[in-house]
Amino acid sequence: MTMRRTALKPPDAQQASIANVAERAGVSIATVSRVLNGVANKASPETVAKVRQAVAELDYRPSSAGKSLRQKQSRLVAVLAANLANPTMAAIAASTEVALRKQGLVMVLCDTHDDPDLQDEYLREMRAQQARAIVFLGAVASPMLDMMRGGSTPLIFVNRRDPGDPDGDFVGIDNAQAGRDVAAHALERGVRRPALIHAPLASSATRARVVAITESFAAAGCPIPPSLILGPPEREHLAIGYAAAGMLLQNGDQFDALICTGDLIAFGVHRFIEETADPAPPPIYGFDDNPLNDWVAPWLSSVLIPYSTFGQAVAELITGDLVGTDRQRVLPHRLIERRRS
Amino acid sequence: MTMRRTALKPPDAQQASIANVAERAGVSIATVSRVLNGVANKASPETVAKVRQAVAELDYRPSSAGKSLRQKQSRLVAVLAANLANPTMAAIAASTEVALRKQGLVMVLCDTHDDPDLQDEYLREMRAQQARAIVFLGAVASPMLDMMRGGSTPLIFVNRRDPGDPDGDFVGIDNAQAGRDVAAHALERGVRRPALIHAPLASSATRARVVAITESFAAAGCPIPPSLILGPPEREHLAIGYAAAGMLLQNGDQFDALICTGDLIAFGVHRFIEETADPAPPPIYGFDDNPLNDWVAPWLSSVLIPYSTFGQAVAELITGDLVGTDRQRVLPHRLIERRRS
DNA sequence: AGATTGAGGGTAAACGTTTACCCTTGCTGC
DNA sequence: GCAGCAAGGGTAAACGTTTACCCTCAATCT
Repeated sequence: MTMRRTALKPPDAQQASIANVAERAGVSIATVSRVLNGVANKASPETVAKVRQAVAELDYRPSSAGKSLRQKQSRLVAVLAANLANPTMAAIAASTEVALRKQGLVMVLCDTHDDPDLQDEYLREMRAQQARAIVFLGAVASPMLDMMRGGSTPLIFVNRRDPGDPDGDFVGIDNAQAGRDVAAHALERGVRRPALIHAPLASSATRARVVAITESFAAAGCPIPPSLILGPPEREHLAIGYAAAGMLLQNGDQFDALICTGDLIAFGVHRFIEETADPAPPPIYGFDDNPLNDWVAPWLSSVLIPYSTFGQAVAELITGDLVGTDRQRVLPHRLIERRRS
Repeated sequence: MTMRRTALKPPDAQQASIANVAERAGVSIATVSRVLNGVANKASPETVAKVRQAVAELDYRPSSAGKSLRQKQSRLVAVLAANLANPTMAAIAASTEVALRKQGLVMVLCDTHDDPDLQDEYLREMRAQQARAIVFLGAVASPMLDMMRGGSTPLIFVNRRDPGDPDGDFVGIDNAQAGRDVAAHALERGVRRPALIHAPLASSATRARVVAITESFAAAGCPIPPSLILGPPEREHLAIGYAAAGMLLQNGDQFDALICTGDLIAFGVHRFIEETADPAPPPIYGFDDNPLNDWVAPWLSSVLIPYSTFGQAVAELITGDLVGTDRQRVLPHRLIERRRS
């Protein structure tokens, strides 16, 4: 017969509850709760001290489940990213995480793959979790999104605006201005016939960039011919660029610059050009300014978007540290010029 | 005086609770719960149908808070990443997220910045959240980690092993074998005097790679001289590579290959070399095989690590779909050779 | 025919919080 | 001399689940 030994060290000291704290401090549960939540005029200094002491001794931290159940709200903030493999999204998520935890909030990160059904699934789940707020990194139109708009859960749209309400809470740059900046920069340097390669126009950011660029060149007297505006249907930005460069070089149309609506597209373009050993590649423009650019793409001029500050803006929108009118946080961008090939 | 208009459409249809479902289906709360949890022999087919109907009509989903409170366990899985800005970590996180949600689990992602205090703060928070499991993407030794080891919450270590217990649950590659593979590949191609540039040796993965590489070359009769083994103290991999290349070229030591313990290090190295316009850069080796390599680093041979399958392995470890002995999931790697400069 | 069993389903306790409400005590103002 | 008030603190309900326990009824066994 086997003897069951008790473990030498209790493996799993049961997490202390508020009741344990109350008992140890010799006060009621209610008092502990009030002390911890800083309710004024409800505890003498000595009581406060006793409670804090007990909390420290037991390493107590309030149970999220209990709190959420009672308050009908959790400390979770959902971040729904269209594509986590995109380093840009990852960068925003990282900065958001830091800003949120400074506010005592916890980020849960989901990848919607730009799929409305999956986005809805996550929205349902987050409603069940009573998420404090939902942050979209590239929202897509979906039924649940329509339902939740106007509800009590704040919805915050980053980069790409709410497809159903252009005035919703927004964090991002002025994409039209960024497009004009790129066009102006190119025009100043003598570019007159650029090719424009863009991602699917479903995104408001991409649309704004494309429109601003085409309008700028048209206004300067050199409208971009339609044959030089390409938006291959590939799913990945890299593949879009590679395919577009192929089409461009194949039909032999002349161009004196390459403007891409994203850095990854530019990477794909550059790869194709390099493989065909073009002696003098034209200037290439991108958007996002991937942090790796300085290291691996010194040939790419790109619009630097301050993604590392996006998180702070998102957190401010959530915690409401700002007045009601300022729900559109348009952050500054800057064109970084690179020339070496 | 202002008239307060009631909103035209009820803005926030209160989330349905199990009680609403029970009422609508004409059964007790207990029955609803049992139907939803698939308890056998506890409901007739008609009852099940009524309940499911009510659930569908109300778009009901169980409250996470209620569930967690009762079961003393949530559906949250914490992923503690050492550095989210690293694309490798982001890739693992992305694949983990997908695998977890297939199991109905929710990923919360945190960035510890390799800081023991911050890691402990997160561990405390996740204990309060009653997380189902905790996944470390680059763990660092810390007091709370010591406390939780042996507790009931599974701890899973990815890439870098548990600093306090090399036999803990692990997902990753055989770094020693990968190091030997790189060395063998280089030796076969005539490399006899490589430089070795590595990240801080705090990580078990880095250590294993460095040891395997040096031993392989020693065994082949050409030990790497200490002056060619560099580990600059910079914090960022890119900066490590750049600094090391500077030191290497400055003191003029000869070498016929560059082996870096990570792709980002290789990016930094390559940048420095390109800036000094070396006519014929030596072969460069890295680890990770960043997905961007094909596009922006066609000069880099790298050990492809199947990060996209890590998530699946992690999820299996958590849900216990495998037998007890198999808690060390060593996944296959492959050296990708690239030559074009 | 009485005992046993299994299916089907209801009751209520418990999980850890927060907070409305109540009670006591000592002080202020008249 | 007492109404009123503020400070300090306790009691208990409520939040949404799951599950141990109990009850009833019909079928099967002996």
